[in-house]
Amino acid sequence: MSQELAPRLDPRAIEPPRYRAWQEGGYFHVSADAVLEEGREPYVIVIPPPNVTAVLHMGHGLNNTVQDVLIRWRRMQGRAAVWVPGTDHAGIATQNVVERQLAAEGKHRDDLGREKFVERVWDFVNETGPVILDQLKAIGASCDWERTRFTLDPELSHAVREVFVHLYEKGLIYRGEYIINWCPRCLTALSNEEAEGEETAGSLWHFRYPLAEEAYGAAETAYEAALARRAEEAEGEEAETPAPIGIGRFDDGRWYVTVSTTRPETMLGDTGVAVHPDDERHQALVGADIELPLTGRRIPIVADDYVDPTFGSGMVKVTPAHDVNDFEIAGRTGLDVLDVMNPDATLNDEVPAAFRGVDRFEARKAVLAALEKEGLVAGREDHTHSVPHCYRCGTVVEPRLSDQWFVKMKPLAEPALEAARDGSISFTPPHWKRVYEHWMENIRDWCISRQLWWGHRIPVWYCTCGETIVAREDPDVCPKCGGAELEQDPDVLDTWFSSQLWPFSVFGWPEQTDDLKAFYPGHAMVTAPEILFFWVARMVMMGYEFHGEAPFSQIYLHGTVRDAQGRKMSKSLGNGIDPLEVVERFGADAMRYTIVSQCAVGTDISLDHEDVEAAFANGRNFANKIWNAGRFALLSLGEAPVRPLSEIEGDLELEDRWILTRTTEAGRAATSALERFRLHDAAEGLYHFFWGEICDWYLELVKGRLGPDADPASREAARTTLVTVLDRAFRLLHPVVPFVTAELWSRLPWPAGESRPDDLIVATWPDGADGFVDAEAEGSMAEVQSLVGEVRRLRKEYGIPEGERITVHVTSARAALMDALAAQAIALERMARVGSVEASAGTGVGAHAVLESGAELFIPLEGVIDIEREAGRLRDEMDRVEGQLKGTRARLANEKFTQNAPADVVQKERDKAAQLEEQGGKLREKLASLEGG
RNA sequence: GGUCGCUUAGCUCAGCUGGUAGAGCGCUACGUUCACAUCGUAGAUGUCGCAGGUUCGAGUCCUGCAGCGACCACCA
Repeated sequence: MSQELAPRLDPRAIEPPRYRAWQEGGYFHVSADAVLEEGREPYVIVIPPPNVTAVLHMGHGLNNTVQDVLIRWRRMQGRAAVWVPGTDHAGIATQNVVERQLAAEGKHRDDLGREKFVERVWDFVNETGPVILDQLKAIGASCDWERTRFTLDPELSHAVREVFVHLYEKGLIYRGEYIINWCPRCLTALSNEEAEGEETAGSLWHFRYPLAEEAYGAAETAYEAALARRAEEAEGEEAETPAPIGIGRFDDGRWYVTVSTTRPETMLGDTGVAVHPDDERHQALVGADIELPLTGRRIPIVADDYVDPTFGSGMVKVTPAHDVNDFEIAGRTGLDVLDVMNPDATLNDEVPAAFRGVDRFEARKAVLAALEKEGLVAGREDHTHSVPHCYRCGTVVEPRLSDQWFVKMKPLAEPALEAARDGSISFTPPHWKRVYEHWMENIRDWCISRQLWWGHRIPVWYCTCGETIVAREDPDVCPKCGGAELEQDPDVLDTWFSSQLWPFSVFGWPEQTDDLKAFYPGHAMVTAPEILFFWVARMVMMGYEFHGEAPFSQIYLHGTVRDAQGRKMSKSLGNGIDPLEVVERFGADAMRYTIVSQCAVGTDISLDHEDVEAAFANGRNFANKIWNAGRFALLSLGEAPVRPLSEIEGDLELEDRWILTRTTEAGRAATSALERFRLHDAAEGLYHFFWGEICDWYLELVKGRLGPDADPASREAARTTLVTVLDRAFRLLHPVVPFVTAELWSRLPWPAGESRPDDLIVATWPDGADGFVDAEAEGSMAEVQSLVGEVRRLRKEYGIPEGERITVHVTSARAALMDALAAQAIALERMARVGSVEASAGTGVGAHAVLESGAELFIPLEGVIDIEREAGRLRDEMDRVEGQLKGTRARLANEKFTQNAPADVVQKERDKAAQLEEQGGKLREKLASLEGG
C-alpha cells in the first residue's frame, strides 16, 4: 500500500473518495436515539442557512470551515455531534432572480399571476437549490445531510404559522400604518437592505412659513425669548455663531417662522411644524397655527423630542406620509397624515390643481418657483446627504405610507437581554455583548410584512363582513358571519421571520419530536456580526418565547473575508475568490488551513484575489508537508504491526520521550484553544508542533533507528513512538485538515492487540489529559537543540564547508547533556555534521559560542578551514568597516553638517555610526578568536 | 451624529490575565547526503501611531491627540 503514495499530495485524488466514504459510512449522521437511548451528550450547530439562490463564496468558506472544525472536534470528543444544514428561501433575493429571468423573456410577474409565478419560483429553487449544499461537500463540511431543511418546507411553514398565530393571540403582532421604502419605478416595497444609501450632493432650502394672524402675539413673545437667549449666549465665551432665531417679520409686518428641507415638494404634504419642547426660543409658539403656503391649509406647531434644537432654525416641517421620522412625530403629537403622492411618485389630488399629476422632481422645481414668487424662499445651501436608491434600478426610493404588520419587540427582547447579562449566552469576541445589549435596550418594533409573492403568506383572512381571521388552519368560512368570501392578506412575511425559528423548526417543532428532545437547545452559533440583529438576536428571543431558554449558549462571530486592499469580497467589485477553484487547485485541506490559521478572534481574513496561489501557499505547503512526512514515516515503518507503548517503554530514548511529551502538550494546547474559539491558536500551534518538532527534529533524530541496521529494541521503540505520535498528531490536525490526515492515518501500522477505530473521523480526541510526560527529556532536548543550532550557525559564520565533519568541545555542561549528546551521535552527524563531541575546553584557533544552558562550545578550526584566508577576509571586512566609520565620524564632527542638514539625515548618520561600531566590535572578537586561539 | 474596533517587520496579521518583540508570505546567501525545492540551513529588517500617566517594569492598563475602518441612525 505504502508504495502507492505519490511524492506530492494530490488532493483531487484523495479528497472526493474520502468524503464519499465518510458519507456512505454514516459518520455525519446521529439519530435522536444516540442521546435519548444511549445517553450520549449532544453537540449541536445549526448552519446559518445560505440563500437558496446563492453560489458558494469565500464568506461561506470561512463560516462553514469554522463550523466543521468545531463539529469534527466535538465528534471526536465522543459527543453526539449534529450539524444541521439547509437553505433559506430568501424572499426578495429569490423573487428578484426569477423576475429577472422573466424579464429576459419579456414578461412580468403580473403576466403569470401569483399562483403560476410561485410555481415558477419553486421550479427554479428545486433545480438550483441544492447546488450550494453540494458545494459545501467539496470543502469537507460534515453536515448531517439527512437533516437538510429548507425554510419553506411544510414542517417549517407549520412552525411559522404557529408562531405568527401565537404572537398575534398574545397581542405581540399588530397591523398598523408605517412608512416603507418604495421604488416608484418597480412599484414595489423594498427592505432597508435593498435601499442602498448613496452620498449625494444636494441642497438644503430654507422656507418662510407665514404664521396665522392670531399667533402674532405668541410670535412676539417667542421672538423676545429668542433674542434674550441669543444675548445670554453672546455673554458666554463659546458663542461663536449665535443660534438662529427662526422667527421673523415680512416687510408688511406679518410674522413667519423658518423651516428647512432637502425635498421642497414634500411641503405640500406638511401637516405641522415641530419644535423641541424645552427650546426656550419657540415655546410660546407651540399650539399656534401656520398658513401653509400654496395650499391654503392651516397647520399647527407642536412640540416633540425628536427635534434637534441646534440644527437649522430649530423648527422642523412635518410631512408624516413621506418621512419615517415625521410619521413618528405625527404618531406622538396627533398630527394628520396626508399622503400627497401616487405609487409612481407623481403628486395626487390632495395637492393644488397646478401640481396634480406632476412627477416629484418636476414638482420640486415648481414648488420652489412658486415659493420664490411669493418671497418665501429664505435661502439655499449645499448639503451632502445619503439618498436611498433602489438597488435594482437605481431609482431614488420614496418613503411611502402603507399598511403593514408588526411585531411588538420590547416584551420579547427582555428575556433575551437578560440572557446576555446573566451569561446564559456568551459572545466571542466578548465586546459584541455590549453591542447586543445596546440594541436590545433600544429595540424598535419589527415590520414583518413584505409586498412579495415568494415566501410564507401571512395567515390572515379578511371577510366581506369586516371580520379579520388569524388562524393556524386555512379557514373555509367566516366564523362570524358564515360567509365564504374570504380573502387572504396578499403579503408574505419577512424572510427573517422564518429564519429566527431555525434552531428549533429544523427539529420538527411545534411537534414534540424525539429530535427536538435530543438536540434542542443547541450549542454554538457561528456567524458574521452583520446579522447579529437580523438573525441572532431574534433567534434568542424566539428561544425564550417558545422554550423558555436560549436556542444556543455560545455565539461566535467571525470576521469578514477581504481582498489585499482590505475591501470586502463581493460580486460587484469582482474581487472574490471562488472556493471551489481553490479546492480544485490546492485542495480543501489547503483552503481550510489557510482560513483557520488566519482566524484570530475578532479579526478579518485577507486573501489576495490577484494572487490566489500566494494566498493559499501556506495551507498548500502545510498539507503537502503532512503528506510527505507521513509518506516517509509509512515507508520507514513498513506494514508490520508495532508493539504497544507499554511494552517498549523501557527502550525509549531521549528523542522518543521528548516527542511523546510534546505530543501530550500539543493536545492540551489545542484543546484549550478550541474551547475558547481560538481556532487560529489551535491551528498555528499544531502547525509548529508538526512541522517544527515532528518533522524538523524527531524525524531527523529517529531516521537512523528505523533502518534495517539499527538495534532491534531501539528500532521497535522508535517505531512505536512514531506510530503513536503520528496517530495523535493526525487526530489533532484532523478537524482542520481532515482529508490528508485521514488518508495517512488509515495506512498507519497499529499496535498489536489494540483495537483500532473505524475511521479517523471518529477516533478519540487526544486532549493530553493523561498523556506521556517527561519533563527531564524536554530539558535535555532543549539543550541538544541549542547545541545543534549554535553549531549550524558557527559553521555558516566561519564558512566551514557543508560536507566537513567537525569535532565539538563542550565545557561546563551538565552530565546529562553529555550523555544525551553521546546518545545522539548519529543524529548530530546527520543534522550538523558533528563527528564527535568532547567534554573539554578545547584549545587553539576556533569558534566560540555559549549555549542557552550556559555551557560553552568550541569548534577547532585548524585544518578545517583556511585560517589565514578567513582571517584575511575578516581583516578586509574590518578595514572596510573602519573606513566607513571614519568617514561617518568625520561628518558627525563637522558642525556645518550637524547644524544645517535635516534632522532625520543627521540621525541616520548617527544610527549608521552605531551600527558600524557594533559590527566592528563583532569582527574584532571573531578575529581575536581566530588569531589568538 | 451614536456605538464599537483598529494602528506591531516590506505585506497580511498574532501577541489571551503587564515580565528579555512573534508567525506566514516576501527578501538575502548557501544547499538536491534518497520524505518533501509546495524542501532544508543560516541571515537581515521593528523608537509596537503620537503625547502624557499608573507601575520596580507597559506592545499589553489609564487619559488625551491623530489617522483608518465597521455597524447603527441618517438628522429636517
